[in-house]
Amino acid sequence: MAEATIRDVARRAEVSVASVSRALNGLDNVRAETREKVIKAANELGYVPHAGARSLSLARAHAIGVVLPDLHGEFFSECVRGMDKEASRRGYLLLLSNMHDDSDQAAVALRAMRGRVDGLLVMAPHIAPETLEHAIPPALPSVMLNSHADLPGRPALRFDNRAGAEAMVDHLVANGYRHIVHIAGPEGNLDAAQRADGYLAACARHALPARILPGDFNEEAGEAAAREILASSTPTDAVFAANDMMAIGCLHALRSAGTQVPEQIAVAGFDDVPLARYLSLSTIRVNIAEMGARAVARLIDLLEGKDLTRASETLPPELVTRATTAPRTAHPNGAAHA
Amino acid sequence: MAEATIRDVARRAEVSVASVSRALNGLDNVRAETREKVIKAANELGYVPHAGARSLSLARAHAIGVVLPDLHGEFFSECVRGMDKEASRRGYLLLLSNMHDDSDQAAVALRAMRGRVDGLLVMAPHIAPETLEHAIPPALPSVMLNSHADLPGRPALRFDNRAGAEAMVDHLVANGYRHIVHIAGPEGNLDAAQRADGYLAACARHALPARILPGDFNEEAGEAAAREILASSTPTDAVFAANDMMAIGCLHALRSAGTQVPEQIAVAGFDDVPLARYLSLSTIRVNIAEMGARAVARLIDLLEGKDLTRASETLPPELVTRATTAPRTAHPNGAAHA
DNA sequence: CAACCGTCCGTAACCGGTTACATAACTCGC
DNA sequence: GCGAGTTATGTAACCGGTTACGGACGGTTG
Repeated sequence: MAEATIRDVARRAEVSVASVSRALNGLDNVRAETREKVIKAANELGYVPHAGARSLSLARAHAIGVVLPDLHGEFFSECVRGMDKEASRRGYLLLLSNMHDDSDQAAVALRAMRGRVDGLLVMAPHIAPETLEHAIPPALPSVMLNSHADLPGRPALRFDNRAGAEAMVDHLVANGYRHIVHIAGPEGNLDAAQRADGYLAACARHALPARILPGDFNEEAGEAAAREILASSTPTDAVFAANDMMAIGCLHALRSAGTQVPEQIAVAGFDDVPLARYLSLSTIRVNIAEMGARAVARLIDLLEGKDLTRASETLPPELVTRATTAPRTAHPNGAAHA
Repeated sequence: MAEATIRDVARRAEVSVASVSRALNGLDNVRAETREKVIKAANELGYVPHAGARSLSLARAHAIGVVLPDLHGEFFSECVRGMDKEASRRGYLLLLSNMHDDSDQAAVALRAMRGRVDGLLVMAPHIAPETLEHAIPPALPSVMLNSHADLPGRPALRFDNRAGAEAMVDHLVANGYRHIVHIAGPEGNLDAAQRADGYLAACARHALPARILPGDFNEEAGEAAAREILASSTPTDAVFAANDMMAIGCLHALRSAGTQVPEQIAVAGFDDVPLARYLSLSTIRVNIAEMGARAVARLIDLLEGKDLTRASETLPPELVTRATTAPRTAHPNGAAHA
C-alpha cells in the first residue's frame, strides 16, 4: 500500500541508493547497464520520488508561495493564471494561500510557507509594511505586488494607479465632461488611495471641482453612489469609479433610474475586467495576468541568481475608451455594443 | 542569514531539541518554566518551523494538490476560490498545478505532487480514465472532479450536465421555441458530451429536430455559429450553447447582425458565469465554487478517516431563466436589463 | 532505607531523499 | 607486474523536524 521509496528500488535493482539516485537524476557517472536495471526496477515498482524529502536535502522546493488577499472575482483568477503560466513554464509549482483581511492571519499564512517554498509572492495592499516585513520569514526571497512601500531587498511590482486615474480624468475632460465624481475604494487600500490621489490631482490641474463618494470595490457601493448622485443637487456629468465593479453597479443603477449613459452621465471604471468590454465601459486596463507572470519571472530570476538589481517596477496604465464616456457633444444614440 | 533551526533554538534555550519540539507543539509533558525558555528563545531567533522537514517526519503535509485543466476565466477562479475557502478553514494549503491538454504533462504534474501533499483534487474531463489511473500515485487519496468514469477508491463529484441540458431544452420548449440549435463544446470533453446528450435526448422527447454546430467553449466559436445560423436556410428560433462564453459570442454576433434576441432568436448558455447576469442570459447554474469546496471537504474527510463511503456525488443543476429566452408569444421590447 | 512511581528531559533513530568521500575494479603505460 | 589514473559503486552523513525509549530526579510508601 505504501509508496515505494528509493531504498525499495535499490533493493530490487540490487544496487545502492546512491546509484538509484544518480541513475534517475541523469548523472553521467553511472554505467548504462546499471541505469537500465534501476529504471526497470523503478518502473516495476511505480516509483515516484518523494518531493518533500528531495527538497529537504536539496534545500530547494521548486515551489513558490503565493499569498493573496481576498480578490474580487476575475482579478484573482487572472492573477493566478498569469503566475501559473510562467511558473509551470519554468518548472515550479504554486502554493496558494489566501490571507483574509486580518494581519494576524496573514502572518500565519506567511509562516506556513517556510520550508515548502523557495520564494514568496505577496500581495497585501491592506497591510502595513512594518507588519509585513516582520511576518515574512527573513531569508525567503520575495516579490511584493501592489504593496505600500518598498521593503528592503524585496522587489515590488505595482501599477501606476495614480497615472491611470489621471489619464481617465484627462480623457473625460477631453470629451467634454466637467463635473466628475469619484467613487472611492475601501479605506486603507493602497490601490484605492492612489486612484483617488490621481483623481484629485487631475481635477486640480484642470481646475475642476472634486467630489468623492465612499465605496468598497463592490457593485452595491456603485449602486449606492448612483442613488446619491441622482438624489443630490450637485450637478454631475461623469462618474469615475475606483474599480470596474463599482462602475458597473453605478451604470446599472443609473440606467434603471432612466438616466442615459453617457448622454446625461458618463461612467468610467478601473481594471478592465472582461465584463467591462461587454458593457462598453471605459476603463483603465490593469493587466493583472501579466503582472502575475512578471512577478513569477522576477522571483525565479532572483532565486536562480539571475536578477541582481532587486529593483521595483511600475507598470504603465492603459486607457481603454469605450461608449460609456463617448464625447459629450456628439452622442449617436445606439452605439453601445462592443 | 540562514533561518534558525530547531537546534539553534535548543542551544539558545539550553535544552534539547526534543524539548523544543514538545514545548512549541503544546505537548503537556513540559515544565512551564522550560516552555517559557523555549518560547523566548524561539522569538528571539525569529524561529519558524520548517514545514517540509515537519511533514517528512510526520508523513503529513497539510496540503492538498489541485490539478486543473486550462479553465476558461471565471470558472477557474471560482473553483479555486471555493477550494481555498474550505481548505484554509481546515488548515490546509493548496498546491496548484495546471495540466494543459496533454496527458503526458498531466502525468508529470500529478507525479510532482508526490511527497508534497496529502491528497489530490483532479479535474480532467479530457483525459481517459485508464491513463489517469495510471498517472496518479496509487497511495494518494484523491477526489475526482467532473471525471469520465469512477476510479476505484476515488470518489468523484460531478454536475448532472445531462439533466441540466434537458432542463434548458424543456424551458425553451415551454417558452414556445421549436427550432433549437446546439453549439457543442470541444470534442472529447466530457462536460460537452453530456450536455450534447441531454440536448439530443430532450429534442427526441419533444419530437423536435436536433442540429448541432461544432464549438470549442470559446467566444469565437459562438460568433462563428451565429454566422452559420444566419447564413443557413434551416429555420432557427433558439440557440443553446454548451457554455456561456459561446452563448455570449453568439448573442453579440446575432445582435450585431441586427437580429433581435429573443424576439427572433433566443439564446441560452450553460455555467452561469457572472457575465451572464449582466447580459440577461438564460443559463444553467453550475456552482463551481461550491463544488470546489465540497471536493476539498470530501478529500479532507477522507484523509482524516471521516469519510468511509467513498461514494461519488452528482450535484443537481439549476435553471436560471433570464431575458434571452423570454416566452415567444409575449416579448416586451426593452426588458433587457438585469 | 529500599522499592516504586511519576514527571521532565535528553539521546538517538527515523522520515526519504542527495552527495562527499572512500573504495573497488579496471585500464593504461612502462 | 606494478603504480597511477580513471570510473563505477557503496557507505554514511546530512537536510530539519518528531518521538520512542530510557535515565535522572524527587516524592511516596512499606
